[in-house]
Amino acid sequence: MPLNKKKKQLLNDFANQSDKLFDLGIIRTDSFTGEIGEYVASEVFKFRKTDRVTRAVDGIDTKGKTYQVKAKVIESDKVNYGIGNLDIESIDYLVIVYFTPNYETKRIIQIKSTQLPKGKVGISNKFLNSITYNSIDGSEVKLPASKQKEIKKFGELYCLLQSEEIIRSRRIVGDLGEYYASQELNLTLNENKNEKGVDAYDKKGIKYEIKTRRVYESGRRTGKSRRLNNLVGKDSKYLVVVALDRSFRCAGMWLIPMANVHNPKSAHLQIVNTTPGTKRIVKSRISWLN
DNA sequence: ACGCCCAAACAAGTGGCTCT
DNA sequence: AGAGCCACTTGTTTGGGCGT
Repeated sequence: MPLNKKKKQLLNDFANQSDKLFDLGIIRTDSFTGEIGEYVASEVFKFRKTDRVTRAVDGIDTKGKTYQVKAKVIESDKVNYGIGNLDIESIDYLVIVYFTPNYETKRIIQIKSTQLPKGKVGISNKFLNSITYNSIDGSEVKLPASKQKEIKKFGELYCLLQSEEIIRSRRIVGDLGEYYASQELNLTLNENKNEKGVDAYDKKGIKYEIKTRRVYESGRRTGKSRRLNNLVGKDSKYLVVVALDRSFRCAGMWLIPMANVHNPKSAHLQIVNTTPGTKRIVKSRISWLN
């Protein structure tokens, strides 16, 4: 069953709404949670966001204090959050923004970097009880009304994508690619989302790995070099590459024998043009991909 | 014995660097 | 331009440990 009209409309709305957040300067990439978290923190702590690629420091406030911001969507009140490789020497504060699934701010925690252990940081109630920190309830967070409204709308659309069963997790691109591939190739999606290297099976039990990229022009990316990383050691027989357009519609699909992929560690997306044995499943609407 | 906490593993993605 | 690395990010599941 292909996507019905309602679901297509929902994907359109989601694409439009994410572009709106982009135009408003709330997000700069498609890491929605992290970007919205940085935005909320920048309003709360009145800091200026650093450039997209700046290491460790996400914001600098008027007094020159530096912030690292983490954001997490939670359904319960659990604060648990493991953070590895935190560079506490480079920052004054660690800020964690907890969101509800529709991006209402639930709680914000601000910890002085001097309270943090070196290396890995495990945020938990136990840890928080052992230090002094600042906790802000979501109800105290005031954003400009216009932006608050658009974030809320975005969050509601995100939740609808899940409740309408268009996506199974909060990974939109990967989930949709698996969905399209299962439709086109008559595959059964792997229930076990954690099994390494296998996303789906066909009727004969042959294994497929599905990789998806959303390919379209926007200011979100600096280069057009796109990769399919970490295919090494995956024992699927076939690699399915799915391209999505801006509206998350399928804009190309290829079936590639995994054994023919030359650079499985870090393959360029263009392998769909050059790899021997590649079968085109859905005609590409992207000029540089065939 | 069970549930909660929590760390680790696994997954998916962007993009930088060097060499050819 | 592409191969082969790497660093760094967010997000989800799992299974061990521990207290009630």
